[in-house]
Amino acid sequence: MIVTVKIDLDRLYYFDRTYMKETIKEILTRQPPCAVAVVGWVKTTRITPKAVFLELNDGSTAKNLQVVVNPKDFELVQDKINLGSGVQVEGELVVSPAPKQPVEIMARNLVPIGEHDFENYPIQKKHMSLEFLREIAHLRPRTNTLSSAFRIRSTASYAIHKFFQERNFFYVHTPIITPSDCEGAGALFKVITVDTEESCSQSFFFGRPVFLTVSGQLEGEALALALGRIYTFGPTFRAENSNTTRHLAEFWMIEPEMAFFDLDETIQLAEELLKHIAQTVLETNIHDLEWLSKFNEIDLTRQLKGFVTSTMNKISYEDAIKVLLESGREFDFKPFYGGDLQTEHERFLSEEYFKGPVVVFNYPKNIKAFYMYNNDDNQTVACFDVLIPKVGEVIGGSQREHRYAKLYQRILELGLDPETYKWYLELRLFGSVPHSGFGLGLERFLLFLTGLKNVRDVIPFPRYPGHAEI
RNA sequence: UCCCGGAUAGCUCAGCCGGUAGAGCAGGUGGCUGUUAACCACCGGGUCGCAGGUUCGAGUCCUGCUCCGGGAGCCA
Repeated sequence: MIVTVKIDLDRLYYFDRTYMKETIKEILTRQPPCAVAVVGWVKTTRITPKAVFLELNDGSTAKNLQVVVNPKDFELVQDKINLGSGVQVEGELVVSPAPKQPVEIMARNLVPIGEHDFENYPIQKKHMSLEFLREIAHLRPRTNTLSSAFRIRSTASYAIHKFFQERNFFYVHTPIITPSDCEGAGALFKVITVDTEESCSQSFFFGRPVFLTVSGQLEGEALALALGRIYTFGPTFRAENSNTTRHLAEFWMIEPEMAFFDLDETIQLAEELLKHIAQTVLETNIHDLEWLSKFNEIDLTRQLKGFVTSTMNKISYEDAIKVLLESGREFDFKPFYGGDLQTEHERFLSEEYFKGPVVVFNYPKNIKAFYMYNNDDNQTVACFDVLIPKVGEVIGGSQREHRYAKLYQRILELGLDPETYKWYLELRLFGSVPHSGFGLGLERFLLFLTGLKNVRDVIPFPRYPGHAEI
């Protein structure tokens, strides 16, 4: 039964605040029949002689809401309503007679809201390449794939905070502008004032050269040695000229740091964190996972359920090298003890040998950072990486060297200036205790959660070499 | 930065051995008994990335450039 649409063309921009309180996600949980009002954007239209079908989406969920309109009434607003336009609908939420959607709205009133030049609207009803969508970063969140990715990003971010807060970690804010280069953890962006321009060797503002942070770890250690358990969650900057699906010049990193934690406890924490995030996304974003699974031709629900219900594989660096050498595989770079794991080695371990995420721990000290805890063998340091199939390293962490003499010696061995690390060394003079932490690359883990293949598609406005348009 | 691949309609793509450009979607018009990326018919739509070269003739072959993508390195 289709009722008449009342169109008030003089009040095209019209809404009542009460309508804004109910999203499509919420409406889809209502018991039909009932009267509802909804605002959203038209995702697709289907016009038949007896009924016009509009699918509406307001961003609250991956699911669209079908609206059924009387064709005669639709004619009155046809030139204002098309793919992408904003509308407001009042009507009756009813059980849908068709199987593809449980409920639909029989429109009693349909009003276009705002302007929309649909003839030039670049978003299509059909498949668009992710490469094309990157060129329209301001419009691509309107697509199913990108909006799903961003909803999952939100869920994951919240899950991370919840995980730590429930375990009595404190969220701390480490500086974005820092004089520390964190021991060559990537090329730095230098921060200067506009006045000094680039010809000046250093900014006079701080009296020393300063950079955008490449890690909050060192500052995080200072806080962990006071507050016990802390985590950071913020943007991180690397000026590497990296052009890959896994690198961004500006990305988001989560860095927990825990006093009185050894390496094993830290690995345990990392595993629980990743599983908590995956579990929360499973519970919160089922429709997004369904869409992304279809789009990427993988079963994300199965992948994530499998991940949260199994124990992560763990292997020492030494054993990992043995596995690689005994695999019979011809690698472009032959693995050897003392060498860093190449991408092809990491992929073999996670994708073929373990067929899942794997923790590799205790790397040789000469390929790792100066601050890592020197193991008793004096060859390896107490560190770990979490490797994930198709993505690579999502976590890198370690127990920190808390013994003053050992740390000081290591700084000298590597030719670093102890004066630069004076405050960091001082943490080892006063109340120094074993402590550990790790860094989780948010965008990389989002690749695992969304099934997408490029970190540029899980952050709204990606920064990478040659690209900072918006 | 290095290696490989690509650039054809608004979008996704086809275009064979060099002979003067094509489909689907999107847009317009009309049709269709409730559709599901609806369907059917018709219409409009192109500096074949840019600049040279070879050739009677280049989207197609060659050179350079620009941009994009994938892989590698570095890393999270």
